[in-house]
Amino acid sequence: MTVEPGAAAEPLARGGGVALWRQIFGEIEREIAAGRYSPGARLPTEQAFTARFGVNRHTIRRAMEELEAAGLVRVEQGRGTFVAEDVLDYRLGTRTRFTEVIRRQNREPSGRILRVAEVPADAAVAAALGLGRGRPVVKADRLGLVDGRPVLVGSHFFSAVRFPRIAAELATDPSVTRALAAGGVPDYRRRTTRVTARMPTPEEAGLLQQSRTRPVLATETVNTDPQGEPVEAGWSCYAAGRVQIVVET
Amino acid sequence: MTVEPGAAAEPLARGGGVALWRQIFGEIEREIAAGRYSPGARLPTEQAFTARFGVNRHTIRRAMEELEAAGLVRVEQGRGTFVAEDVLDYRLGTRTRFTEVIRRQNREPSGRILRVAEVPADAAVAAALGLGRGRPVVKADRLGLVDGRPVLVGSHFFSAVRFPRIAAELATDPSVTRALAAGGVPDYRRRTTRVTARMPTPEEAGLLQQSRTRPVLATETVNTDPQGEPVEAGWSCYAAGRVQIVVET
DNA sequence: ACAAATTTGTTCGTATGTATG
DNA sequence: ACATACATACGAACAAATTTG
Repeated sequence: MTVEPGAAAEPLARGGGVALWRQIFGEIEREIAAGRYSPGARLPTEQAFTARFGVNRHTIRRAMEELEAAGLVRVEQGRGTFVAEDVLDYRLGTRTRFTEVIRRQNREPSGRILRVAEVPADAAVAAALGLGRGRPVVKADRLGLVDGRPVLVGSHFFSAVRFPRIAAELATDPSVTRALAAGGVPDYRRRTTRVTARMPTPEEAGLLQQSRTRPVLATETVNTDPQGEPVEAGWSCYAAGRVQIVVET
Repeated sequence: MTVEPGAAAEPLARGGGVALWRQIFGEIEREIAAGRYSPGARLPTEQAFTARFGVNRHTIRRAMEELEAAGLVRVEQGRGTFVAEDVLDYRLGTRTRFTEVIRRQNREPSGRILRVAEVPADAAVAAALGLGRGRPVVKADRLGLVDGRPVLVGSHFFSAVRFPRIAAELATDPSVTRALAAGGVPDYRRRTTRVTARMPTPEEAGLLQQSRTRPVLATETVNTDPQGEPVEAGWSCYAAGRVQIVVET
């Protein structure tokens, strides 16, 4: 497909002292600010912009480069260019609760329990909770959402002996905080958080609604009661493009 | 290719009360402990083990499954099975220095400066250092190694005005701590650390000696002098399989 | 498992206008 | 007037990643 010079192209001030790519940069910047393209949405292709503005692809790419440097868009080879989403800061502290962390950013948290089951503790769970291997624990798989979009999925483990009714609690209310309160632990503290990166399982990618080729932030956490006794251990993963873990020291 | 039952296979106690996969598990576990396969090395294929022990591939897989659950090996679909490397805990605190963090784990840290250059600050660097955009900053690309293996690669930024000689310092000594000390900042504190996950660039993968299909932990850090003034901002990435960021709260 | 189509990334080359000395 | 450097702009071809059939 060829485009006649200037045919149906938007008016750009050629030779007016302002470089073409700067004008295009400003135009797209304004459109994003105006909400014409919403966060996470795919922008038109470079090809399409080339036709729209009647310029060479290099010129479009120069503008895109600057838009990316300014943090307004994210360019992915083979996929397209996307309007940057505001990344959520997941701030870690001694009182780290999903709901509170999200609310503090003026976003709306929600959760959904996917599955609750009583299982024997494997080596890792046993070590984290300070139990013997094979002791009964309650495993709760949970999806965490922010403004309706999934951002984290993971499994929480609790001693089935200390919290005999927690499976039933969680089945009716996805809040870990309230489930622990009902089990006699009105307050708890985050003891450790270990963070690493890995590729998601197909199931995780599906639940997080993200590509299987994009990595996730994987965490291992331990929460204790005020006496320092572990009450919950969790293995979660976060959609890396939508969340950033922040540590202030 | 088929293998005669028992042909040239190692002696396993069949019908002796110990499941075959447990014997194989133990055998491989001992070999790893004995150092026959070094950390990070690829194990023989399941096919090869099948021939060696004269059992069905399912039996080998059962043993591998358990070895993975025990954290001794890491199975990667399509690539093979690898001896797990001891993951390094990168513990974050107010005084977080690469050298000290590593030494505390009884490992040997070292570093190498890849490139030092004076460049104008882009939006992100300017914001992190509290400078105007376009102000001159010194960018130092550095590789961090533990026991001779690369674990992190990243760029450090310093105000070229406040630290006029830091480029020369870093060119002769890769220690950021000593370079800042020479610039009149004998002590500094970690203010924030932001962590996310992404795929490495080809260059990063090469420097970290890891596959381009495995993700990295990407961090953005800001260090300040005792007065709270930012003195260094850095963007680093860690080989996710070899490092784990640990936050104790 | 493979092939085709789509989209961004890279690298050539060419030409023009502007600022500088 | 001339040489040089630099940013801008265009064109073509190919590489690499992703998606789809």
